[in-house]
Amino acid sequence: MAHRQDQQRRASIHDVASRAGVSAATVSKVMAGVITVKPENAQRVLEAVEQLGYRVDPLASDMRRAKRRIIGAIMPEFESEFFGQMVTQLEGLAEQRGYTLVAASSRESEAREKEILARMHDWRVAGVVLAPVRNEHGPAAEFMKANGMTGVLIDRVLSDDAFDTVSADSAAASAEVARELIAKGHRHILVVGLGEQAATVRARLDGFRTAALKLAPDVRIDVVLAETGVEPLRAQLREYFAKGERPTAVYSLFLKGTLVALSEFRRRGWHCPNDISLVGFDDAEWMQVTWPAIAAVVQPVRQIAGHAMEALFARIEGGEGPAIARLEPCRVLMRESVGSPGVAAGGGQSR
Amino acid sequence: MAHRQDQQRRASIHDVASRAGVSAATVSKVMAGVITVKPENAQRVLEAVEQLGYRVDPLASDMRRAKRRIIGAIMPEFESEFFGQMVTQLEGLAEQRGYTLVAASSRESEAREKEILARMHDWRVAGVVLAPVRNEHGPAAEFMKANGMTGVLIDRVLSDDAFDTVSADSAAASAEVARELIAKGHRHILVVGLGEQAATVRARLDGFRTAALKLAPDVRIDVVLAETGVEPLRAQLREYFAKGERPTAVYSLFLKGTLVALSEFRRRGWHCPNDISLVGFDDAEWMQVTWPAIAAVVQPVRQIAGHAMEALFARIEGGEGPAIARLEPCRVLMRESVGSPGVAAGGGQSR
DNA sequence: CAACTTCGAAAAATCGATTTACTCATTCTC
DNA sequence: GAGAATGAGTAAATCGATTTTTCGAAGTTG
Repeated sequence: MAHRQDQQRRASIHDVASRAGVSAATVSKVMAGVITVKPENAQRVLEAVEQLGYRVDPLASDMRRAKRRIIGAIMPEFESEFFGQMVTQLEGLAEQRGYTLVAASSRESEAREKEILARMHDWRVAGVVLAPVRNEHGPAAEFMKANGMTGVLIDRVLSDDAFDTVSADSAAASAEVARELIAKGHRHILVVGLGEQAATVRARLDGFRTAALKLAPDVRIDVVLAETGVEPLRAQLREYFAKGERPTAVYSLFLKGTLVALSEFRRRGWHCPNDISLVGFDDAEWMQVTWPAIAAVVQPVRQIAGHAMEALFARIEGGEGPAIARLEPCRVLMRESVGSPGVAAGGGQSR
Repeated sequence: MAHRQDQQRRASIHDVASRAGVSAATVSKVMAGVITVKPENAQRVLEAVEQLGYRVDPLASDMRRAKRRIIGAIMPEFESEFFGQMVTQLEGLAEQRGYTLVAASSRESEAREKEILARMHDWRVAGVVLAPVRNEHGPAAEFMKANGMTGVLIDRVLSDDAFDTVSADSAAASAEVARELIAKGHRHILVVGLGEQAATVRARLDGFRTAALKLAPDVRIDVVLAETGVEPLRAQLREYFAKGERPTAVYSLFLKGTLVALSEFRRRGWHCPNDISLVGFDDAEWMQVTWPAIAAVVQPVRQIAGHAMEALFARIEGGEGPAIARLEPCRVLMRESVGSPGVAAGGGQSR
């Protein structure tokens, strides 16, 4: 600590100005790339900047404008690959445009969602990318509307009349899953989901059911939809199986549901795909390395993030017009966890 | 849009002041909870605040102080459960103290890490929680030191003389893994890792080797350590197995390695634990629902985050003294992927 | 009762930029 | 060559708070 250079205050625009022998306004112009500065002066400013290691303070810089170069992102959680990738993408896109991304997790609570939003409003963020806990009609969207915030809703939404929305095309993907399962001969399928996420769960369920019934009117589709959380879903699923129900395939409408289904299969000693088939909405890295690999619907994270940011910046820059609802196509990866019923690929079906 | 209330500017401290018939300074005091305000005036301020929906602008508020109420967090990635949970924890802890967390992903690049850090320095953050890509001796830590930033290093670090560090006790956990494997009878074990993460990889490897050799001097420990990335590791591992090597157990020093090992097992048709045993550093939710469940070392995310923030705020508040290196104990969950060599545990993967 | 505190609040400075308004020179136009 | 337009630059206002300084009134003290 001999140098005590720790305590040094950083150079401000005035330090640069006096060192270059010009006014602060001129320095500001040079930093902003305005051309009406004498080359000679610009040169001296640049030199002073170099020597002092000057960098514009983004906070002070944002102080004077109404819309600040900050974007808020609110996700239900950070622990899953989907939202992790989403935040990574959003951060990169914000950065490209010179914005700082402030991400926060609502931890699956609508109350917290609104609190975070209020805090972001306090920061006077230029815009918000909100992945609502439930759907586009929650208190958070309400708050945004009431306070004239600009934002985009993603993921668990379908469409909204006040905000642009971007989400995966759940219905189309589910229809494809239905086609695949029906083609493999499944005629008794269980769909598991969580009612809380109403918007997309509905779309996924309806997309699946419509397609399945069209292809095979005799198909039996059971639905186990928990309202409140993952553990109740587990309980309901356990009860369902305990009644002796034996569907040949399970379609889970969200990632946690896939995990719950897998662990219930384990409990009962069922193996995929011999004893039962499984497809889940949402892919994860591990799903292709386990044995069997788990079939899944892959959401186009990059596209969702990209279009969300595009829409958001269009609005930030004053774009008018009615809200646009975008649906991005998914890929369905049919892996080993799906087989044909009855065809025990190697003698499963025991007990 | 009839109301056009969108365009309204938010109430500032001066609006509140004039409405309450006091000066801005008085309003500031009331908001800060200073007691030297006549109750009557305080009351009127509070009423004005209520009526105008006034909230302090954190940006303007931070403007005047040297250290701003912003904490930066830099993680190598957001896609894994570990870092996802870490960010969630850090965010909550920062929020508790009235700070805003700005998280950014270095995307496993030291160059990007430094850039992000520079940007955070521009923001004049009060402190940084840095999970370095490689170890505590990278350019990022160097930058922090050179610029007198206050911060804490976590995860892929052991100790540093300039910054407090908090990480999992890799060596102890690895020693426990060694004990478990030796006890099960394994005498030929492969350890896979990534050299890039030098700090912790060394600790994990040494901890494992020392404990294993102490318990069973005849044990053979092979090491496949890729230097540059996951794909080279996969190639090296493939080559290793192609040579005809047949260890009875694999210990992966990091999550991606566990995934690579699993997928290589798949390729060769090996099942855990009958054909080979597997333990990985880093747990994930899916590991307990697959069949077999994968044994793993669980890192104490909450403790790491908690102590990191504690240390950071201690420094922010002026705490002096030598840097402290903290090691948090891990839990080792021995699950079905680990068995005894030779003993083909019944029940499982018959065919 | 003059001198000294104390209390509460207002006025003014400050943080670090950006932006507006204004001042001189030039250069262009008719 | 008078008047307008342009160029280059500066001083000052501004953003929305916090903090320091100043000030008046009330209360104490000797």
